Parts: sequence; structure tokens; C-alpha cells
Amino acid sequence: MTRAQDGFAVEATGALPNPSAVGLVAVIVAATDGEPRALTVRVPGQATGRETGLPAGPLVPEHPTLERGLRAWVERQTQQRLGYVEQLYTFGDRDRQGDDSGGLHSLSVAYLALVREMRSAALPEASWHNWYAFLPWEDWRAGRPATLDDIEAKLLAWAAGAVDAKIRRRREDRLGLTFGIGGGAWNEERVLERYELLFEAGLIPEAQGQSGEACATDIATTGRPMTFDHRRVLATAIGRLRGKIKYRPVVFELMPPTFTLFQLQRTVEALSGANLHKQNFRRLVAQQGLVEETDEVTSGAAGRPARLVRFRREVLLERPAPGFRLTPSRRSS
Amino acid sequence: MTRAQDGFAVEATGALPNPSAVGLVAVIVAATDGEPRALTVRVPGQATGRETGLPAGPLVPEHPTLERGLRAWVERQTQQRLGYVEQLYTFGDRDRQGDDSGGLHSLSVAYLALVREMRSAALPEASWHNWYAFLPWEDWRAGRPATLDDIEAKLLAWAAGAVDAKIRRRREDRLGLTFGIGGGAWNEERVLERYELLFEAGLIPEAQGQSGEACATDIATTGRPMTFDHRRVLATAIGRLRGKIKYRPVVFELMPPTFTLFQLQRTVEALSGANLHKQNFRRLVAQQGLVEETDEVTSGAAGRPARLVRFRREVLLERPAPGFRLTPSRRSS
DNA sequence: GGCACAATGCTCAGAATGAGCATATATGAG
DNA sequence: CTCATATATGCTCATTCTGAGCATTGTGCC
Repeated sequence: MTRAQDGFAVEATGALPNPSAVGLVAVIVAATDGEPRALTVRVPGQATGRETGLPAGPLVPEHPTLERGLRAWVERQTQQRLGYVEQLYTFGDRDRQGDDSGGLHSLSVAYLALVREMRSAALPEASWHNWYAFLPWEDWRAGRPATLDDIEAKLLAWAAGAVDAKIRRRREDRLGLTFGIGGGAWNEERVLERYELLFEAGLIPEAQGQSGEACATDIATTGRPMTFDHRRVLATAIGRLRGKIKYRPVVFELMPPTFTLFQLQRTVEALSGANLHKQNFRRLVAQQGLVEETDEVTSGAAGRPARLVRFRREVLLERPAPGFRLTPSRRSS
Repeated sequence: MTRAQDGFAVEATGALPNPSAVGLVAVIVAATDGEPRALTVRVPGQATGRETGLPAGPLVPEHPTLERGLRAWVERQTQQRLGYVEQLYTFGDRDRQGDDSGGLHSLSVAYLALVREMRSAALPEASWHNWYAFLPWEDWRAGRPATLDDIEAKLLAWAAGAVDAKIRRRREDRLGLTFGIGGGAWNEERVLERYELLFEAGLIPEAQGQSGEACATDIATTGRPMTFDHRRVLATAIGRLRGKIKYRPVVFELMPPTFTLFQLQRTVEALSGANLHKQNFRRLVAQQGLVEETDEVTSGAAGRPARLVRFRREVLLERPAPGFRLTPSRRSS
């Protein structure tokens, strides 16, 4: 162990002291009926109102890669085939993870998985939840969320309560950047930054025992809490996914084999939390060659029947980076 | 530990069995004289030609977050102030990390750090290397890298040698996607995918002992090897950085306090490995308001003196996502 | 002065974007 | 049957963005 503590050492990447407890957390996402859903489980022994968490488990060392371990684990537990899987982030904050695992430093490696809608086989302990139940300020599809009035007021109070002018200025800047308070624009990708800001401002019940202060908000305003730091993980996932759909055709992992363009649009809107201009959305999808027509059309629903399309897998080989640009329509927001 | 192995359990994220060995690896990047450089260290006891590695070390549990731990560790060792720091990826492949750490599953959490050029204080064990020494096919600034002829031939042979037609087809698709072989475009962000493809094709010496086959290439073709899987980490970093500079003003972390637009362009080109159209680059920087003029100009060098500019920090608060679009100029490629 | 070399200003055609109008074809109420 | 309603789909148009290139302006150097 030469210079392991001291020099700018390179030990074998694996041969290190201080073993740590490592876990996996999964954000498993589906989109059903135009709503974005995450798979949650009930965690016994948590404080009231905080029993809902993300599927999490130990690192299983049998598998050659972390991702394959995760796949096997999830697929075995849920009979749910995972499509797209992506590593999200490794969380290792001392004071945000719940407990401390008997002196071991604890890490959790978070993954994002996209699955096709699964109606059958409800899991015994797991259930799907609209992810905006946990982060209600993120859903702008029906216009500016009402909860933001309350949140803004409390955040402004928090900024005003800073100990000195410099910190106050910094806080105000952050309010502008994340929540668009004070003339800034709402950037739908900054999900994590918004959550973290609320956390710091003491508006998130999960922060209890952190700063010690009582939480100044109710669930209606700041959404349903989750176990440990799982809401943070969820926020990370949403932010990442909102970014990704702009330049990679990942939404199709959430769609059934055939679908209409409007269903596709609804799904993109569900993920991004904003409404899109319909005609331009179709033009985009057409231009990029993302889908090909089938010879079927929908029937039964109101309105003119729509043509069913399917994802053109070939685009994965063609364009440099196919995806959607998300320009919110002015109309409905 | 109810259901820890069995159910779809959520234990405390930290309270998990199977402790693992966790390390940190850092890709520390600077840009000096228009060349992209990474900080490397010499690792004793490695096979000849593979003594060069990235700075790596144990996870230090004293710090509240991983990132702060990394900062403290690097800044202490190098007297080098880190500007931008970002978590890259957590590598946990069983068979790619070097050794196995006595039965512990080993992970390494990789970080990317950007630093301002540092000429003074050469570190005792560390040195800066042009990162294209390790990945020579990634540098298109002087036109298509010569090494690609050799690489293409070998990759095509690898694809042709597939056991059945289906696998061959898949391999050919990947050649097109990553290296643009067969009519595809070169996407400068796919650094990792290209490296991994070469690895799988047996063209990377680090793969030795992996598939067992001798390596079919020399350093001139496939670049300088590194310790363990560090070249993979470097490739991850380059790909990520190339993506990031397009939508975030991170290049400025690599620039001195004042600089000319051309120096900025050279830096962006160094990172992205492609040349840009000069006038359009200036237009872009001007439009985005990324810099503000100083009243100084350069002197001494050949050519008309250039105005020195500095980064406008305010943009961090203004635009939704300032950065560069990288459209390679046709002229010089 | 004349040359090499950058910096800087400006133009222009084509593509991409944001917005909206118009029309087609369903369902369901009355 | 007809109308209201809801969606699907085609098309236009002004604006902005992009990629490319021409022209001019300063400097150091021989």
C-alpha cells in the first residue's frame, strides 16, 4: 500500500482500504395514458408519510457489470423486461442517505430504466405512481402549477432571511436560475437543482433532522416525500431523461409497438412537463424519420382516426443524434 | 435484513451486505497552447508500456460528499485549484479493473476536473500529456488521422471474422455508428464507444489476458496504453466534455483570465478534435454574450493584434444553456 | 514598400423554427 | 340528419439560424 494515503498514488483501482457499503437504486419509468410513472415500493419502518421509496437493493457481486446486475435483479423481481438502462449518478453524501451502515461509508449507484407500459401482473409490494405526485411543481402541462405561488413566496422569504447581503444575492440568483423567479426562464431540465434548492430552503420534509428546523410546508405544496434521499434520485432521473429525449430517441422505449403520433407527443409532454405545438411536433418526427407508417388506423375514440406508426429502428444507425427538440407551445402555457 | 436478498427490498440505502472496495479516479484536464492535456501519474509495478495511469486513490470517508473529498485530495496533492468538477461514471466491471481486491467487489467512481493551465510547480510524480497520445484517432484537427486507415482495415477484418451473419451485420453496424465506416458520419462525442469497440476487437493491449489473444496492433496505431481501465475512463471524460461544451460554458474553466477569441477557438478545437469556421465561431460567441472586451490587445505575435476578452460570468445567470455548437468547417478537414 | 499572417466586418443562400390557418373525418347529442 | 366537438393532417409564412465565403484592416518582418 505504498503511498495510498499520502502520495498522489495509484493503487490498483480495486485494491483500496476502507471498504464501503454499496447499493443500487433504480428509477423505473413507464408512461401510461400519457402520464409519467415511476415504480415505487413500500418501505416498512419509516416515519409516517415517508414509507414510499424507490426499488433498491444490495450490489450483487455475481454479475460482470453493474448494469447487468441491475437488469437481472429487476427483471427477476418484477417480471418486467427493461428496455433502456442508463447509469444516473453515484450518491455518496454522508448525511443524506439515511443511516450510516455501521461505520462503512455508504454509496448508492442509481440507474434509470425505461419500460413499456405494463398493466398486468401488479407486483405485490410495488406500485406505479405519477412522478409529479412527488415533484408537483414540475408539471406545466396544464399551465403554471398552482403550487408555485406558495413555493415562490416561501423561497423569497428564505432568500430574504439570509445572514448577509452577499448570501442573499447568491440565493436570489439561484431562485432566478432554477425557478425563474425574477424574470428568468423556466428550464425544464433543472429538476434536481430545483429540488435541492427546496431542500436547502427547508421546504422538504426529508431535510428534517438535517438542519433540525421544522418543515414549513405541506404535501400539497411540495409533494409527497419519499424514503431516504430517493426523491433526489427521482429528480436526477427526471432531469436526465428530459435532457436525453432531446437528442436521443429514447421515448420509444416507453411506447407500445405501434402508436399514434399524438400518443407519442403526449408521452414526450408527460416526460418534459410541457405542452408542444402539435403540427410542429409532427413535422419534426417526420423530418427525422423517427417513425414509419403501418397500414392500421385507430378507431373508436372521438375525432378523426389516426394512423398507427412504429419506431424506425434504422434511425439508430443513421442520424448522428436523433431526438426531439422541445419548444413549448405558447398557446397552452 | 428482511428481504434483502429476496424480495424487491428496500433496505436502508446504506445498510447492505457485501462491503466493496471503492476508489476515486480523476481525469484532470488542462489546455495549454491549444493542446488538450490530462494529468497522469507513473504507476510502478505495471507491465512495460503500461505504467502511465490517471491519478487515483482511495475513497476518503472524512468528507461529506464525494466531490468535496476529491477536491480536497487533488488540491492537497497538486496545489492545483480545481475549477469545474463533475462526476463522470462509476465503473464496476468485474473483469476490467485490474485486480479483484481480495474478494471485495471493486468500484471506481470517476470524476472529470477542469483546471487552468499550470506551468509552474511540476509535480514530482505527475506529468501532463496530450490526451490524443492515448487516443490518436480522435484528433481530426489536421485532417483525418492517418492511424484510421490501419484501424479501419483491422476493424473490417474483425467484422468479417464474425462467426455468423447476424453477428457480422451487428459488427458492421457498429463500425458505421462509431467510426463512420461505410458511409456514416464521424460523431466526435462517441469517444467511449469507439474505444470500447477497439477493445472488443482486440486492438487494445489493455484487453490482454481478457480474451487471451495477442494484440494485433502497435502503439503508433492505437495509441499509448494506460494502467488498468484508465484509458476507458479517459475516453469517457473526453466524450462527456465534448458534449458538454456544446451547451454549457465550461471551456472558460480552462482559459486564463483574459484571452483572445482565437485562443478560445483553439481550445474548443483541441477538446472537440475538429476545426471550426473562424468567423462563425466569433459570431456565435458574440451572439451568446459569452465574453466581454477588455481594453487590452495582444502584441508581439505575427498578424494583426487581437483584442483580449474575458468570460462574462453573468451568462451563467442569463441564458438557459450557453455553450458552443460545433460545426466542423469543411475547409480544413 | 511588400509580404505573410491574423483579426475583423459583412453578405448571402438555404435550412430550421415558431406560429397559425384551413380542411378532413370521426363520435355523440338532440 | 345535423350540429357540436374532437382530433388528424396539410400547408403557409415570416423570422431566425447556419454554413460558407469575400473583403478589408492592422502588425511584424525582410
